[in-house]
Amino acid sequence: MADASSTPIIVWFRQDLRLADNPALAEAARTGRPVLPVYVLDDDTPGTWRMGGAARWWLHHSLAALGRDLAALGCALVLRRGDPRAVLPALIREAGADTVFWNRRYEPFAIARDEAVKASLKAVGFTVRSFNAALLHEPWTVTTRAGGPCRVHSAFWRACLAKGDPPPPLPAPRKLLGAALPGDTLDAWRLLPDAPDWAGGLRAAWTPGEAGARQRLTDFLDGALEGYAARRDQPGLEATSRLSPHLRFGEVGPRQVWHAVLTASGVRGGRGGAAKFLAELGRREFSYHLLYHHRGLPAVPLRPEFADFPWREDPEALRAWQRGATGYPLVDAGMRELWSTGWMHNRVRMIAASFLVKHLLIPWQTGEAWFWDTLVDADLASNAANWQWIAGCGADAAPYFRIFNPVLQGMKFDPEGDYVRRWVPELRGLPARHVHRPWEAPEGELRAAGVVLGRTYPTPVVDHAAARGRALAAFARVKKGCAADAV
DNA sequence: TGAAATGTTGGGGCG
DNA sequence: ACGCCCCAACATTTC
Repeated sequence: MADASSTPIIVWFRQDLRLADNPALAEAARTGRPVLPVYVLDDDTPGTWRMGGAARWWLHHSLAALGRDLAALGCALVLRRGDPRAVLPALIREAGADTVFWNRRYEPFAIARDEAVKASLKAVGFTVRSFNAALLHEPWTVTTRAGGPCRVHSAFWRACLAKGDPPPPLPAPRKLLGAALPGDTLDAWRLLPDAPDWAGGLRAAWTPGEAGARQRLTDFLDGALEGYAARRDQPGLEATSRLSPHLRFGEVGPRQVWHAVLTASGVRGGRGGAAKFLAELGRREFSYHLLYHHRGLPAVPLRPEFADFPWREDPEALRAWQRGATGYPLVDAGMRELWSTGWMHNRVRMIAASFLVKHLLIPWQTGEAWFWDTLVDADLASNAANWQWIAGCGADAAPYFRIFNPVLQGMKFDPEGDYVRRWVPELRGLPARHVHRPWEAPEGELRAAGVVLGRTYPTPVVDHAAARGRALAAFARVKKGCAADAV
């Protein structure tokens, strides 16, 4: 065997596309041995959640940024394609390596795959180590008093807070010893859309990569953090962090965010906006906790009584929802923001999701699939947990009778209609009091605004009161079935 | 991280 | 001046 000090270490990048606070990379750098960073794209292995279109766009740019950042340290990122169970052993042989480091993932399919990789490599004498880069507290470290997994967000987050601060973030390595190996080019992966190129809105809205993430975090801490608690629910303002896609790809880690927020807010545990914002990190953590403990989360209702819920099939209504043409301005604004930028304000996500599931009675998994394909922050855990929550079949789900009224929500959280006007320009001329319910606007107001309902903007696909009644009846059946089971 | 229906109260118009 | 009624405004309950 060659001199151990010159044997390269493979660092397998996955959802941790950053140099700072990257424990696997930091540990590899610490050894002083050559580092071979690699990213493996696996689109075809059954059971793997193939990234959606918007996420692929992000991945392209994030990998490009990571490649540049690594190159600046003297290290070339190697791109390979295929099932990691085959790709990694091959890489090890080619590189003459004997060690692989990575940061852990928590999706059931990824855990199974990583365990298989680890077992096969260890069986032939290689060293494999994994680290935590993605979570404040890994799912198995947080339990109820009885020692089981948590089912309620508030109890989960209390337990997390009781554990104290996560460790401070690690600095980025200052230099790396490179080890070269041939690989694919990023362009060959064709992650970017062409024919048509629908990514214009994404390019305008985002800067993928670690530097972009750092900038976004700094801007948020200097600006919106202070008023976060009071303003975050208003989609017409830039009052949220918009860090979700950066967190999704690991361009910034939750430990970095945590400590940066504490420093910026100057108070331990954070006051006002800070505590509220950190609690949102807590929702992300809880989603991973749920996915880890319930492997069926992305597809199967956590509450078994939902197995025979009377969902409807309604391709026409689904299309209207997807395209932002339901006739409910707030829902349509959200769906168009999603289509255009790959992101939607969280308050509007709840309202749009509730509309699909409760007003239209279309299965939550259908909405989950659409979000998976269109969100740049599409995350298996958060997406699944939040859809189950809104559908009422999740762990500590919203009760079935909680049905958002898109008009009231609009008047409450978008009182001037700024958000609706931005994304539904055909309603721009309507005054605030009717912009969330154009079908109730007087004739003259519509004419002055150039709105012809059914022509320039759709009439509502369903009547709110009728849809609400239908949903309550459908969900009451589930409740009855549950009671019958209990007897 | 709701909304709607129902109940209660208190001020003011009015006989 | 008194009591009755109406109906906001707010509180509570129900879905």
